[in-house]
Amino acid sequence: MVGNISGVDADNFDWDTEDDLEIDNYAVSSHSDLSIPCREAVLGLEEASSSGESPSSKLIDQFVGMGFSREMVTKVIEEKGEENSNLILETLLEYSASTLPSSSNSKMINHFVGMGFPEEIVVKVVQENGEGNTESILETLLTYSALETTAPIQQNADSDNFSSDYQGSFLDDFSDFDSFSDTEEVMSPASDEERKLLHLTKMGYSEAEASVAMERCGPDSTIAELTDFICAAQMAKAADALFPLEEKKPCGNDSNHKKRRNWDYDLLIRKRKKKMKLEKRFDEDDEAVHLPNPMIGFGVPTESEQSTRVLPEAAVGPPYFYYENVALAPKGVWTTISRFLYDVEPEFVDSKFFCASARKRGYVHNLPIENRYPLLPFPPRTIHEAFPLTRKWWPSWDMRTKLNCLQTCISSARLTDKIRKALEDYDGVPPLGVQKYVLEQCRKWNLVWVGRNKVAPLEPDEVEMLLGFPKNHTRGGGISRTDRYKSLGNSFQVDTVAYHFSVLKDKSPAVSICYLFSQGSEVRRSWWEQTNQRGTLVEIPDVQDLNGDRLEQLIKTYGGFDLVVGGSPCNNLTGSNRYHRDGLEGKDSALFFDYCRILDLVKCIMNGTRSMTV
DNA sequence: AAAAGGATGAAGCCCCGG
DNA sequence: CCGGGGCTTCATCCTTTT
Repeated sequence: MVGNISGVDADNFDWDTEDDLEIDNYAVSSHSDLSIPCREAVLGLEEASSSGESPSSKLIDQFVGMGFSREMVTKVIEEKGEENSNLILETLLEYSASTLPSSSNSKMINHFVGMGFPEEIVVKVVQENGEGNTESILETLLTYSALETTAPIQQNADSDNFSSDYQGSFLDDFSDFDSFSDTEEVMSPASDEERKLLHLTKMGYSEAEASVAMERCGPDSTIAELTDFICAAQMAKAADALFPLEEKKPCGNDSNHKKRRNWDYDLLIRKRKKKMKLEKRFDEDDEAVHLPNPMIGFGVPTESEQSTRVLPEAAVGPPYFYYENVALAPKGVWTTISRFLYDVEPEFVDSKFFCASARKRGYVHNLPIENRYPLLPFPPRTIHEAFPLTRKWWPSWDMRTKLNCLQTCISSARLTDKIRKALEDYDGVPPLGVQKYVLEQCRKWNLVWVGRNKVAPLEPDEVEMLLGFPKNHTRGGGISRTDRYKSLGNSFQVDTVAYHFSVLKDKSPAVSICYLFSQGSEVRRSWWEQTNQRGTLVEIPDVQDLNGDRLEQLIKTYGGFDLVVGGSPCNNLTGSNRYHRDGLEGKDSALFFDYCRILDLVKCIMNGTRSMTV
């Protein structure tokens, strides 16, 4: 079925965790192991079901969705043909940059307004600098905005407001600190502050920047606030540096330091935009992210309604990005995630609309949402369809039709025994109290009926099937049963993600597929080899090493990343965690900020090399 | 040494009745 | 409006067994 490699030119990388986290993080990292084939499945199937409708209208919609005028898109497609969407995109970008004169002038202005600059200033600066020269416009705008506000102070004020919800929970979280790898000695830092400091430096900020930020933001500040602060400070500095009217080259090829600066520079613009949005929003209302009911996101195959959306301008690719995590995270988490990902509204989807088990997840992505289509054949949608043999033993008072979320652990044999004993005393229907107990346990542990009065947890291959993976998919690496459950519990639901990715089918012709893993374990490698994965495997032992230089090199080697997929560890967010449900600042889940960092870098580098348009 | 088992709530949502 | 009950949740720590 997966006969072709052609399809999407996509890259998937994983920033999950460092490599010394042993089992816990092994699980986390395998999450992305499993996400790989899911994408392949997408590719294979897309190929199969692509012939139905007129490609050009779909193609046109795609580009119109990206913000180009229908007229221009149609024209370019006529000129260049439909096959090479990269070429089309390039041409469109070229046109929109060069045909600025009259009509697209406003587009240009919108572009900068979207970055957070006041409209009147943008208009003025554009006039002064000439429309062709985006770079000098940007510089001038930055200079202006640096004059007009003192970012750090303002930032300080904000962070106080924004974070009041959080502060309590992180104060005494020194806990164990073994997650940060070998570069530092294994000793635990003495305080929470040191921990944050270390984290920030690991993210690539200098120690000086980090400690200043800590000082200014106070000891209770969160990583999110600190990075915001540093960005604001860097921005002010960058603008300062521009004062003596020094020209800055896009991606200077001299010193690393210079390059780095330049990326930060671009990044600052975005952060600033976020900040301004936040301010604007502040007096409107608290805008808590609410989960939709039913949880169908922007649509699922079974509900035929098509929704549309307009992405914030800063969110429009390239590259595409796709971030995933648990929907039921502590308060404020999704607000923060959204804020850090260009204010894109999360798409909350429960995979029970795709398969026989629930999986409530939030996805923040900038993929088009029009003309999605499901992976075929449809997987079983009910427990009975998925496990026909259980029907014989399924009692009438167990009304479940869907399983709950597949987790990383299963119940023990003793529990099923206990349940059997509880039921054996009654011939027909047990009393309500017993029913209630049994059902409670069945829901909690996702038990199914495998015999008279006998329930059992799902087998690993059954979980694989529910999640949309081929049978024995997790067997390749020769891992233990426990670890198979763990890996699967951390995985995507294939049909759900495939549905979202289906819009990429027509995007571009076959190119190399490059996988980046941030954790090079033996298991991963052997899994990779034994399951005949295609594409290039690039392993990066520590995600923190994936800095701008490394990324630039990779982008040069592989011709760019079209898609940045990931889901940071959820263990500090999920309700299952009894001990360290610390939110986004938790020691594992905070790697979310590395995703943002990497995405920012990819975006900056790619757009830098493609001449500042977008 | 490695794998499996057992015990361990709380947060946040929805819903309903008062 | 409000409070209580029902429901779900990509888990962790420690002990026991293999």
